[in-house]
Amino acid sequence: MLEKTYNPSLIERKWYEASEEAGAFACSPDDATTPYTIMMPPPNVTGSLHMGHALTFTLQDVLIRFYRKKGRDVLWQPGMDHAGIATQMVVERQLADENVNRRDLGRDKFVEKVWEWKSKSGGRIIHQQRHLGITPDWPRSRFTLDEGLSQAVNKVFVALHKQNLIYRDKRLVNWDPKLQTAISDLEVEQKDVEGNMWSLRYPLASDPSKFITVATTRPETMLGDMAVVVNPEDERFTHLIGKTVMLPLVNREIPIIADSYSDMEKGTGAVKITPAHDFNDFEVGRRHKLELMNIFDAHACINENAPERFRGLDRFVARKQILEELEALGLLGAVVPNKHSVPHGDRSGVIVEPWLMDQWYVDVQTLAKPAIKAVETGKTKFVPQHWEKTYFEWMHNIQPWCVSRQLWWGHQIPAWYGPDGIGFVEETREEAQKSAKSHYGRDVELHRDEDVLDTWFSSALWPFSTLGWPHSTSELAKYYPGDVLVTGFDIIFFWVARMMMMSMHFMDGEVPFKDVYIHALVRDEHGQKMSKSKGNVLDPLDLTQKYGSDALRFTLTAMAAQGRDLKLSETKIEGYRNFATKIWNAARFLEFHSLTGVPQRPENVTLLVNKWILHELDIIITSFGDAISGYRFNEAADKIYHFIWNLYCDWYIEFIKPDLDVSKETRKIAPYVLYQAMQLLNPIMPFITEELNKQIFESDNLLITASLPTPTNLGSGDTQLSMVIDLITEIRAVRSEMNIPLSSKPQLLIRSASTTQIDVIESMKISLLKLARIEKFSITQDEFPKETAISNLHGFDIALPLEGILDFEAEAARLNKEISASQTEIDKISKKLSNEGFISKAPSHVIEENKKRLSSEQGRVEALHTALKRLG
RNA sequence: GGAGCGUUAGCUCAGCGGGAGAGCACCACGUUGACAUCGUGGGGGUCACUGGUUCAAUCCCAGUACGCUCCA
Repeated sequence: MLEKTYNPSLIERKWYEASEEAGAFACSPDDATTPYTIMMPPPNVTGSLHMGHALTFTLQDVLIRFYRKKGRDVLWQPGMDHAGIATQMVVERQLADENVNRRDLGRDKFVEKVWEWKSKSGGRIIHQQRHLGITPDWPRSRFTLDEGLSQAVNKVFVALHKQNLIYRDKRLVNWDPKLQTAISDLEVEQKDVEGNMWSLRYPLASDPSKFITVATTRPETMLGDMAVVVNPEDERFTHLIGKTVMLPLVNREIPIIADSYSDMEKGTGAVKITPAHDFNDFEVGRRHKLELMNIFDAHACINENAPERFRGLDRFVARKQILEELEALGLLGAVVPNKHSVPHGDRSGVIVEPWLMDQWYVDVQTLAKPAIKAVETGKTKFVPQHWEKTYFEWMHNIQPWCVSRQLWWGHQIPAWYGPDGIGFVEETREEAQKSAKSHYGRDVELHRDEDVLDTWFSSALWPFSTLGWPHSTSELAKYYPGDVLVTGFDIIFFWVARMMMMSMHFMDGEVPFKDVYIHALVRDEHGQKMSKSKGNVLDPLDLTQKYGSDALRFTLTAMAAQGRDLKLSETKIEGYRNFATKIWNAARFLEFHSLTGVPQRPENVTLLVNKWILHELDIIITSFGDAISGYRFNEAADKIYHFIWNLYCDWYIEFIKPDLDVSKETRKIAPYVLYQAMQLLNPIMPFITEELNKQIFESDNLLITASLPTPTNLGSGDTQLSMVIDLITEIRAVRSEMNIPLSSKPQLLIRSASTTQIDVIESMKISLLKLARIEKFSITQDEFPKETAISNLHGFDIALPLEGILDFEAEAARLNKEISASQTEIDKISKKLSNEGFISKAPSHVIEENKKRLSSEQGRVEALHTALKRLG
């Protein structure tokens, strides 16, 4: 016996474990079944499950479960990302609590500590993923830093280096002075900051009483200024071009040069150029062959290239002191408050310093070309398609990718340097030794590059490295390329683009996935991004505990409409929890009527209701599948929701109640239809469906691996049952508006119905009487008696004689309301039909439809008018 | 500054060239052995604005306003 109310917490874990133990999550690389592959975006090892994860994993799981039931050999590749900076930060913070610095520990010890941390507290997210009920092939789980993936990383690095697609270069990098590492452009966040535009007066070397005034938002960088630039078109400064100024405080002579970089409208029209500390200035410096003078150390404190009194000062302290000194010298001009954007490290939150240094770069401009083409030609499709614009935009303007990080946690760069600094890039130290020997003609001491690679470098290889590459495995042969990548738009650059580039380069130009489904962001109910600091996070695990993971999964699926963010609130989840309860109760209904057991596929049906529901079932089977295949998750969810609640529960069950205990046919169809609906629903709500499969349908086979239903084609779309539904609804509406108490059972008169209509109504007689709460009905040709509520639908008249209880005023009001509604329709349609253009150009079926509607509305108005007159 | 997205019922959102929809909220009424986590009925919308295309526009196109996001 089913419990009176559905309690998800009692069953969810049980079914998850049962499915996993049955091996349902595992793929079969060696059999010939068509594969279906999704590479799960690996969450950070430091991560814990948030709503964004819940959404992305739910959608992927729905696809995986759907295609698994469709008979595909499914591989959902799980794993975790070593998250270089984030993880190192976590462990460093822990060490800091014990007053230990990682440098005290040394590299090897520290890395050992991180692995220890990982085995103890890393990967908490995996347990959380299980609570969601997702079904990747867990034993195949990979970690970006495991042995196989590390081998792939080395192989790729060395190969790209030999192809000149990875190189070492001295350029400005985004230096994070807190984390002490370079970061890529993508890890830099531009934030608007309230600052000042300071005007600094630089005296001319030839005549210190004259000045050129430059404007800057970063006065402290003046210590490294190498020139002043004015626009060649700017007549105010023409006479100064070619002269020099004496850089104040430093007393270094620097030139005034012309370059269109200087914006005549902005500031004073003259800008100071610090090529070693600003990306734009760097370019200007390169054009004019200016020297690069670095004035900061790794902590962004002033270094030895500046006058002694500034050395060691933090950049902001130095700023203050420089401004004071300039002011004292009378060299500080106007100070104008100025809002401007300042680069911040996305992990550390501190202002990033452009800093000149040697780093490793990937030539992504070259790698991007085939990756762009693949999307242009549709080998990989974005869904929704407009995201390809974002992809193209970035790929066309792509900058060299700085991949080295000054961290210890990650893939150490496979480069070794000889005594004279010459580098040897090889997969192993032994190989590097060999190369070095042939270069130097003798064995030399090599030291390895200290840096590690950007975490995204290894995740870029995910689509093939997880399948065993560089070895040629049966997995690689079978599951590459993947069918779809499901992810959020925020990592199109970080990850999608890079996977495209790397995969195509190493997999013979074959794309890593055919589709990229980009889903929206989960926000709170006010549309705010969920964040811990705002305190508006909804914890997916709390919600699964409270409402069941089926309910959460259904909610996320139903809200995943393409192209719009989803504002999640608890009441929504509650609503879908209620849906689960509704299903539960429908099942209890079957149970009460002893309709349990394995449902048999019907061979023929004769009763109208059964023809009707089987037809509706066929429709939903097809449209649900179409919706999922087209990534229209919300549509799939809506369809099955509507089918179960509105069609099956609200109408079908009510229709069959009267003769359920006698009709053999209905006793077969009723459970069959619910069973099929459970099959369809299973990918979205795996747990309640498994439970009912066992308890009600008494199956020993798990739904997770059972085949999706196929249409029976035994139903009929021509049952006119919807007419009966409309009739019942109309009677109920009249009753309700007339305030006819439920205890009162009037009789129903029907006039001018067609014989088919009468037949259908006759055959549904018992249900009709019961659901509309009427005593009996009769067909008549006569005028309706007085004191009768009257209506008209589907071309026939109906009447409820209400002698003694009819409220004339209410009835008149009701009739008038109906009449005016019909009249507006009539006006609209007549106008259309009297338009010559419409008659001559509209397709004939549209014209026919309008004519039909017009005549039916006219009939209705006529009938209602007559009824109104008779009221007197 | 450039780009993208959005604007439909009180709220959250579907839909999308030929009759304006759902869920929640709201109002009224509660009858049967599935279900009050429910049932029945009801109210509520110049589909942001202005033009254009079309026989026909909430839907397509252009512009405007407002909001959000990304890039500089």
